[in-house]
Amino acid sequence: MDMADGSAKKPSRIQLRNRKRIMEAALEVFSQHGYRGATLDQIAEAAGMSKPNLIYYFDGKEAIHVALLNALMEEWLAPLAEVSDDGEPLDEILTYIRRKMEMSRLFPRESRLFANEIIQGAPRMLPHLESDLKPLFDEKCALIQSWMAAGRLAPADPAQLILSIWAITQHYADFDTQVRVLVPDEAEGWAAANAHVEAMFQNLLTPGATKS
Amino acid sequence: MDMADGSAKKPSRIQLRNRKRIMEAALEVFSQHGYRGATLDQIAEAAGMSKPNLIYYFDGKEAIHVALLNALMEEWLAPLAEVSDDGEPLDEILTYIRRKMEMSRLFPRESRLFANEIIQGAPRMLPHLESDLKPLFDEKCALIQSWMAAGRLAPADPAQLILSIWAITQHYADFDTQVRVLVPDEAEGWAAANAHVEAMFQNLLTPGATKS
DNA sequence: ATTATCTATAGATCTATAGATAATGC
DNA sequence: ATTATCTATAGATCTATAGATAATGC
Repeated sequence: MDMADGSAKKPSRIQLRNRKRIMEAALEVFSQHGYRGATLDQIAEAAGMSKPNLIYYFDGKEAIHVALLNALMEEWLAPLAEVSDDGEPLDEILTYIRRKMEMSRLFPRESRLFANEIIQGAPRMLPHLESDLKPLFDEKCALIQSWMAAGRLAPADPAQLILSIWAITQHYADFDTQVRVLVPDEAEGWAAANAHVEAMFQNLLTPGATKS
Repeated sequence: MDMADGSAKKPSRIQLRNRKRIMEAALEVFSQHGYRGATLDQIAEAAGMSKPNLIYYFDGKEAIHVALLNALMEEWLAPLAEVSDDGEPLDEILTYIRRKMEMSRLFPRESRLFANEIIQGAPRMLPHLESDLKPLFDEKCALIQSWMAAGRLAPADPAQLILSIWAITQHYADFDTQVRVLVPDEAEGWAAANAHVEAMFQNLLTPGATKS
């Protein structure tokens, strides 16, 4: 079936639609149960098709999971990629933080998909962390470092700064179950969370005399 | 075998030792693979005993997991329970933060065990969150609130403060795989992490004029 | 006598495939 | 003719139990 040059045939519209349907179902199931806890039965049910049909479109369970991680990685990192030298440093960072909070609120499944994968040692994603995430991370660390060196941000460790932004913002998605037990009112919770997180980093990064 | 009053027989020394051995093995395996990803085979191998022998000591896989969560819950929350009105508020909080960082460094398996459980919706721990964690959380929120009202800490949302402490400190254990990719030098990484986390919260909570 | 441990295996669950049938596109 | 879908099931994996044997404690 493959062409002589090794490229596969162009997928049909049905191919694309069904692959999409499977990925959406897989996101739902994998993000909730983790790779091992998810079954093809659950994914098939969520996608509204038979189990063998999943495997008609993907090579197997692992292939679905890998495809999902790959497809979501880029859009997951988009907000960080957009942090640039164009704007005011503090604005750039705070905009990034607001986006990350929004993503936790609107796309908790994506957050948990990655969280499950990484907590268990990133068995299917480690190469991507090295090849995709690391360069982006280093690039933004350098940018932030240059801002700090220029006195446009209060000094801090850029790497630790980014890690702490991820930690806090993604916590609201990943540990949602716990957050809801402790802060029951959802709407109020998000407003308080947004305000707290913004204030914390604004406080840390605003140039000027330290308190006390 | 049970006594008339319903209490079980006192467990023998071997009972205690083997239950301990199984729990240690289970911590290793469950924390790495999650509940569903862990198998009795792996736990048996890690404990150095046969599979049926596990089930001689526990009612089954789920019973081991539940026992583990219950046994670790209390010591996991101990540092928060020790935050008290005895000391200087900022010291109390910073001491708590240092302990949490230390626990992430020394006991990452415990952190990941709970993280796996909560990310997947706390199916076996939700009652505990309501009955054990919530009251403690509310109590400490009230204490922190009183400190802020007295002007001994800068004002903030106490609930969000605790959540953000958990988020950041536990991130270093739960997402260790990712952190190591991005900040390869381990010793340096921990030193930088400790310094950053302390500075961030000290900055946020020190009473006095805000920056800028 | 009771407690602890093992081998063998039943029974359930899960991934993946075989093979037949239906739908779609030249 | 090719693509898409289904039922049935093979084969692997996993939890749990049966039943026999060894070790321990009165």
